[in-house]
Amino acid sequence: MSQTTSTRRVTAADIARSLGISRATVGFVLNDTPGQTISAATRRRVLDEAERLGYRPHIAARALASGRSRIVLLVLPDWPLDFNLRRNIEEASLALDEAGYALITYTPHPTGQSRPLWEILQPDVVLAMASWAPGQVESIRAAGVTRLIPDPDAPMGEEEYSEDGPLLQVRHLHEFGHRTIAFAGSADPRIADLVALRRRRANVAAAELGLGALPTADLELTDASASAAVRRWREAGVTAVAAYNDDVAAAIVGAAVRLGFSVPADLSVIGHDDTPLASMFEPRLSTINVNTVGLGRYLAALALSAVEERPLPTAGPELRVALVERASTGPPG
Amino acid sequence: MSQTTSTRRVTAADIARSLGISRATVGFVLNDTPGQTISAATRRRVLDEAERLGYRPHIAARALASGRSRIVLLVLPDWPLDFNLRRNIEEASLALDEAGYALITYTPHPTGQSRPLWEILQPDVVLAMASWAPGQVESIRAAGVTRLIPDPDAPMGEEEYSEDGPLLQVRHLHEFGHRTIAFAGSADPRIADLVALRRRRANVAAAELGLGALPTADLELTDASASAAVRRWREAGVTAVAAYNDDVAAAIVGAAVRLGFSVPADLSVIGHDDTPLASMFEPRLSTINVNTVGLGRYLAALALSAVEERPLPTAGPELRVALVERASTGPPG
DNA sequence: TTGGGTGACTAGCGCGCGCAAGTGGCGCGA
DNA sequence: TCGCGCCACTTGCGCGCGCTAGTCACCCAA
Repeated sequence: MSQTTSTRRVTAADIARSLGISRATVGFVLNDTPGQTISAATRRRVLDEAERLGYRPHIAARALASGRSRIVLLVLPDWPLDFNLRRNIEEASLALDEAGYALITYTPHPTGQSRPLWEILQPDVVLAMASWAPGQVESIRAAGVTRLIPDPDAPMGEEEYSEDGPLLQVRHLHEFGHRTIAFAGSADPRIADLVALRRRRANVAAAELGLGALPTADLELTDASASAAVRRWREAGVTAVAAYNDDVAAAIVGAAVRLGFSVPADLSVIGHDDTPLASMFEPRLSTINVNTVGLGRYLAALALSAVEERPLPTAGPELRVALVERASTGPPG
Repeated sequence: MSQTTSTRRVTAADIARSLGISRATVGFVLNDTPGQTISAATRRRVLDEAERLGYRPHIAARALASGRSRIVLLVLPDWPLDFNLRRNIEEASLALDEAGYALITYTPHPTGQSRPLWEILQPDVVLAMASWAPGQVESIRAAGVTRLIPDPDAPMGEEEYSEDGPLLQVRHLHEFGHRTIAFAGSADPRIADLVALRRRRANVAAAELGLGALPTADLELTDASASAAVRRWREAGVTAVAAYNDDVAAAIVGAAVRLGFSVPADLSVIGHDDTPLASMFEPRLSTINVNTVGLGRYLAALALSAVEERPLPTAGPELRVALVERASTGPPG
């Protein structure tokens, strides 16, 4: 319990001095340096003394000497993280920690002028959840980071996580007998990429089912914007809407109800993400649940394989997507 | 990709060599070191050459040399961040960046065994949004961080951010004529503290208005849990509910509607946080908007005052709270 | 006895940078 | 003419650590 020093931190040199051995030996013990033979007795003494003095390696010094920061930066998208995802990030963090790496999450803001974290932390790896935003790859590489996941040079990295939600949405509505289905995106520029991707996937499903290109609108999350879209779609004979996410779906449902339409009889609406809140309101929103079980460990394994000699993780991410059928979708009429 | 040599980073020494001057001069220019006089011509040449070579300071080396990491760690609570808050964190990040500091946000997970980020990053300051969790202060100090905000040694830090939302909720319901008002908390253990605080504040308002202690329930976010609470409250003559947040409020509204009650005629419900989604569904949720304008800059100023010789920021956080009256509250009957 | 091999260490450099202390030249007042 | 102060730099140390290149004692085969 003796709080030896309140000013100077304990260094490896302190351990060496106190034990009367050289700094190198201490380093070898503490790092389990391969190719070095240290007697069991000395090893024990070093470990015990480190414990006794409360030694903590100075990561800045370590980073400087080794050239590796042992930091893994996870770039998060700008939208709210769902519950599962958060749990899985935690798992990734744990797995990496066991390997001596720290996981730091970061949400770049396009509006912010501040220097991105990859410039400051000089992480060994930068991970992204989905694909890279334009310009990001260049910025990260300019900061000296060579390991990016997913690999931006790999052909068609886009389908890394395959975004099958929109497929399920459209098929679900089609099974109910809907033939004129609209896709509702978000006008939020920050998520334009993902909106576009989901729209594309929805159109893939539409084509498979013999429907034409889906009518589309990018909504603001306001009643006015949603009302306008609903009115327009109804006039065009649309009976069902696949929404980019639950927020957009909620806007449409609310607007439809306030316009006097019945959901789902007049208009079926299906969301995406399975937000808790969306399951509570009346009508309870049909949606797509994204099961992220295992994603965390998978991410960690990916990062480690990039930075050490570990093999690539065998299984793909368990990013299974499932339909959650509730009350906001049904047959037309 | 075999550019082992070409990958070497540009250092201050490279600039010096290329310009035929000493490394110290380069450092003085790049850091605007006070007390050093550098001719305008040299300054320009250094700056230009740094730009030309694409020089980026190696923060690990800087941290090692200066003894300061120039990292500010913001400890975030475990609950989802609302939109405004996120924007303000971004603002704080910007303000700190201008002063040469990096803001890193971190959510410690009680379950996680991984080493907390303050041990790894050795930040100059650790900020918390609310109060410190038990054990956190010791852990942070053990990691060698001396500057904590809010100061854990200051008496009664609890009312740092004064939580006036519940007051507005109860007063609003009271004005409509409600006299038997319930408080709906959340059973989520991670937010037990904040739930308790808001309940306490709601009861303060109730007492002021001459109401007795509010009936209370801590809900799971499930229909069963919400239905049970609504049924119980209705039997007890409750006509209005102040909810911990919009999620809980949504659960109650949904359950009430499905039980055949009319909102707000049979049961008024008011949420807290002004979640976008809550304003979309029908009935549109009355709620409390937390205006965090200025919070970000305030946090940044706090951090800077702790770490440099700047004076403490003058104004308190502009954590103004406002009633958002929509369709889920009204007179009883 | 010699020589090579090996186990158990030590000496010390270099990572990139901040910064204290020093150095030389030049203008200026006495 | 000398001396002094000031400007515009340079020299060089040290931050804590990883790691290469030794050193040295000891053992065993020849």
